[in-house]
Amino acid sequence: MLQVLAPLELRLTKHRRSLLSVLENTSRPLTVDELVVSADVPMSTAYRNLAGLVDAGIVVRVAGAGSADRYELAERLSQRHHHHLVCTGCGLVTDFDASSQLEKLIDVEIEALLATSGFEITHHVFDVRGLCSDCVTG
Amino acid sequence: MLQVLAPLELRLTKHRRSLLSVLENTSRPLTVDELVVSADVPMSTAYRNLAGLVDAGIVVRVAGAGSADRYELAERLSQRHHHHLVCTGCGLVTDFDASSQLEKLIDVEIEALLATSGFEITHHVFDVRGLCSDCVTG
DNA sequence: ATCAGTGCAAACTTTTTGCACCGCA
DNA sequence: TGCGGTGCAAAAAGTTTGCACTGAT
Repeated sequence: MLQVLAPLELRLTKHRRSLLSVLENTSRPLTVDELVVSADVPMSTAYRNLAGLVDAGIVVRVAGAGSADRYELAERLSQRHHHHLVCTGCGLVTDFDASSQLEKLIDVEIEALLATSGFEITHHVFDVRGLCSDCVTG
Repeated sequence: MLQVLAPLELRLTKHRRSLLSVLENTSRPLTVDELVVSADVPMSTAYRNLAGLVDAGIVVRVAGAGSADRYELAERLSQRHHHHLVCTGCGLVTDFDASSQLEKLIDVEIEALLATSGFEITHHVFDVRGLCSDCVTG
């Protein structure tokens, strides 16, 4: 992990190590609240570190279904392209994989957009929304 | 529009009319700030009306790329299924259409998820992210 | 006339920042 | 040892809510 941080002027501090460790060992995007508890890091430090890691492309900020945003490791580090199944009831986010056929078609679509939109496209988001089983029954 | 609101215990008030009118005449999701200015409605009223309209399925809340959430007419009212091209620099959101081939494949994918996830799926989000031309050059 | 809607201000939640001190490279 | 990181507390930013008043049905 140091080899990722060093070239970016980001020191490998205790807190940074802790945040990254928590993010590495989870299978879904976490809220700052969850991170603060799991990584045992003060709020302000968590926000500041996360902002730095996002700028560095190491962590991705996932816009929340509800109020609070969530964070997860960037795909180039987690080695795993995936998508999100978001519960619009409680904000729970779970990862899932799409078929390679769909991924290929999405790539084609993005190529077309690149040409027409004037945007410099960095990535795509394919999320599915609904109610998790708890929210359906509850 | 009244015929949409009446069955839902939502009165067609001046503000509601104004908000819906603004939403009908725009091609992208708007922030509450933008809505308050365009529709000339007080903040609290805007939030309360939007919450009601979202509950009623008339309006959709689009999780913000940055901080502020955005709102747009639900697709069953705008008559137009579409996707979002989001600028991660300034938060600008533009609508675009995907190929019908991609849409079909997405439907198949969602069918599969329905069966395996335990989620009650309501809709999908296929967003593309990047920097708009202003943010690239600026 | 009734009950949803309104508008202000105050409260809340989430995120950002100022400042003095600390510790990694 | 210098500069990035830290931690508290205060401030922004975005959203929600209490309450007394108004207006659509």
